Amino acid sequence: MAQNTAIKVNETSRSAVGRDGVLDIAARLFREQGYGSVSLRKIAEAAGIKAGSIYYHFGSKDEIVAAVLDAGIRVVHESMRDAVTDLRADADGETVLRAAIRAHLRALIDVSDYTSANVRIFGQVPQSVRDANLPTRRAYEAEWDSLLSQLKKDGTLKQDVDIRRLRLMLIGTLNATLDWFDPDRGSADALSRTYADVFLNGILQRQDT
Amino acid sequence: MAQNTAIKVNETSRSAVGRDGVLDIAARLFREQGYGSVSLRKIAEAAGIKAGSIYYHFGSKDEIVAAVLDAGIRVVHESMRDAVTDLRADADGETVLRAAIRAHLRALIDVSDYTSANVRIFGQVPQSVRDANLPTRRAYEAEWDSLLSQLKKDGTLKQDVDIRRLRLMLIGTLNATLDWFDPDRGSADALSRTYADVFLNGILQRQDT
DNA sequence: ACGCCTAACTAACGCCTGTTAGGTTAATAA
DNA sequence: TTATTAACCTAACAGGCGTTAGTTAGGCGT
Repeated sequence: MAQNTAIKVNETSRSAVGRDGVLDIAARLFREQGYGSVSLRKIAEAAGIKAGSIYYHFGSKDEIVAAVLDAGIRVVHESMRDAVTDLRADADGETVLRAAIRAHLRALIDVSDYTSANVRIFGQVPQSVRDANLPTRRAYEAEWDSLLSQLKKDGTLKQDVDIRRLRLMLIGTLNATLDWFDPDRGSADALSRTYADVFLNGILQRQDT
Repeated sequence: MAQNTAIKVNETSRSAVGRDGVLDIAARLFREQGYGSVSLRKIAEAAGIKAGSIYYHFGSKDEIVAAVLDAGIRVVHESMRDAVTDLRADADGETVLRAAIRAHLRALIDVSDYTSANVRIFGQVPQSVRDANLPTRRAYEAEWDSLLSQLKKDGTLKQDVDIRRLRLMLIGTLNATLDWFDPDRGSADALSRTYADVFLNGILQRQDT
């Protein structure tokens, strides 16, 4: 979804997929099939090159998957931050939280193979690769904690919520969507609205109305 | 956690781990390390036998993992059903839902390597193994749908909730706990209370009190 | 004492994996 | 025209995988 359209040749050879092309394909395969069943030969075949050629662009399989994981977090992080900062300055707390939820879910479902691949395979990759991805993750988590703390301070949220727990619960819920979501049965935006409704107001029928 | 204590020999030979022993160890390793990095040789070594010997008890690796997956759902299903039926007959809807949530989380965290292994590796196993596990899962899902429908009918829940979506969101949230939960930082029961509070009442500060 | 059965063992098989070294092509720069 | 270089290919490697076949050891019922 990134090449094939416009000015084909201006870099070097005629049909070079290049480092970014390999990475795009790796991310897609990881998202679709998980980590364990995607070999370098599968990636190479999907990219139209031979397995050994991948080592021109990357030093190891770990390096590929680490690059995919990092890009996945960066995309959703930017997406979420932009969604919040794009709001009018006088937007209320509820609106801010809804925007953040929607942005995360969009990145996961509609936008990025990198983000969905990250969520899907993070628990399957070697420990060293997970560790390498941690700083990027922590930065994104800090963004959420900062947002939630703000909402707590300004009185939007209940005063007894544990920020860390709430963040883990929120992101956990959003990410779990990947296990069952079917684009044919609904949109990411509609789902994000449901999520926000439940998180903000709960599912209990209320007496007072 | 099942042998090693009492009357050692009463079946056949001296140190037989047996089919159940192999299964217990497989479940534990799958929970700890995921599917891809647990080989038959690893399972065998942990069980104190040789890889080939596993084929006395199982016809294939798929058969092992399928048995683990099925047992995982059965355990959490029974756990959840029992928790609900053990309540007093006049328990209100909120109490019922809280009990179900607690039971699911307990099975996941405190009780069963089988259940946690299921959640952890389901997305990593071959399609055929996933398919074999589906009927068992559907039965558990139906139990939840039945419970939630009841709560909706009796007015405990809002009338506009989509049962299927709510169930997917709930179980997704609970299962996602496995990715980050640390028993040293809190108990499953305390966490289940937080979950129930958020799902039932939401996190928004309310004006009316 | 006998043979049976359970539960293991040994040794090997073909396959797939990540990885490496060295060779080839084609476009660009001098 | 020649040299350079980016991007790929070919062929092979050692190691791990699931799986199989044949064998062995010990407790049990008869």
